[in-house]
Amino acid sequence: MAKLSNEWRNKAEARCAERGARLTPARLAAFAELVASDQPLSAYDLVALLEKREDRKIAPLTVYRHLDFLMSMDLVHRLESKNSYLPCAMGEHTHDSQYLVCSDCGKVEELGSDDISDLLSKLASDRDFTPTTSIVEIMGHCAECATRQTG
Amino acid sequence: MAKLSNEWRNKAEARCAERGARLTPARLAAFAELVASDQPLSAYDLVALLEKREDRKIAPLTVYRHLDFLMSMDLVHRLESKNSYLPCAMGEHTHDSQYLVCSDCGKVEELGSDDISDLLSKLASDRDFTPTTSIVEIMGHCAECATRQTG
DNA sequence: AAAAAAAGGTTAGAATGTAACGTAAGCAAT
DNA sequence: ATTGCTTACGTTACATTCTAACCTTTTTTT
Repeated sequence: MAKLSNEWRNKAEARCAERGARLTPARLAAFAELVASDQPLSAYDLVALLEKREDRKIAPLTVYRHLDFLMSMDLVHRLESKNSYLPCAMGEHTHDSQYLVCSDCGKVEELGSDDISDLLSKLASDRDFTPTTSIVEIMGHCAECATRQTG
Repeated sequence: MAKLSNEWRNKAEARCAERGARLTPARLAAFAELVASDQPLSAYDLVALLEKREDRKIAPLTVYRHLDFLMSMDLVHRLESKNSYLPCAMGEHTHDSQYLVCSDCGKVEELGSDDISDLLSKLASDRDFTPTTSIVEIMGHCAECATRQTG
């Protein structure tokens, strides 16, 4: 399995324990791979990494199920604009999926802004809408890439 | 071509004219089909509708190009969470893609909130991030579906 | 009319995601 | 421990979504 710090492992185990869900070795391995990557991974990226790591064939569906599980635990978010997946970088409490996505280098930064969440909740309830989940993705240029271009 | 009110037609023509882009019959037909639908359409839904309407085969790529064009004109938005497309319901000025999406009936409502846009811009610039576009999608239950379930 | 640019058509294939069904592993209550 | 239930995993095949490469047609510009 990919190297996984105790911090990440504890977070995953605690989250699953408190929800009475089973963090199986296969699920943990998928999570570890996502944590080890410095970029969001597509489902098929993850298949390839796991196959290489475990030296055996793994069906995409298997990985999709692990991803679905990890997302249901709010341990992993799906980046809709890139069809890819990444571990949730925020602390203990769960939260909405909110990201800055650099169109140049692909780097992703999580926001975790309660201001956004609160505003979205308010706007939804203004329209008699009961929100369950939400996604916020801001595309653009990160500081490094913007600097590199303008000189 | 699907029925298209003068209001929608004028909006499309004006937007393209002010940007020096060509609103060809095929592009307008795709737009009309999206406007005529009461639901977001997948690209292949749109292919099927256009094929039926025009009684000929249309390649998916053709439709994707029309969609890309219409999105570049900010006449159509892509609903990332559903891999589907819908006409922008807002007025003259362009704006970010912000939607309430009912998980039960699939109905979609556009927000067009400047408060959200302003907040996202602020949070981005706080992190030295230069935004170009953004998407906000709130999943949940619309008033009708929530009422139906709770009685 | 000739050249350049934009749009559209055709074929094929890549990337992403799911259905259907069976097997194996963990858990509960005798 | 054994039976029965639920959950997780595996396998095959397929469905959906999107794009590359290349060429033809149409439109615009000169």
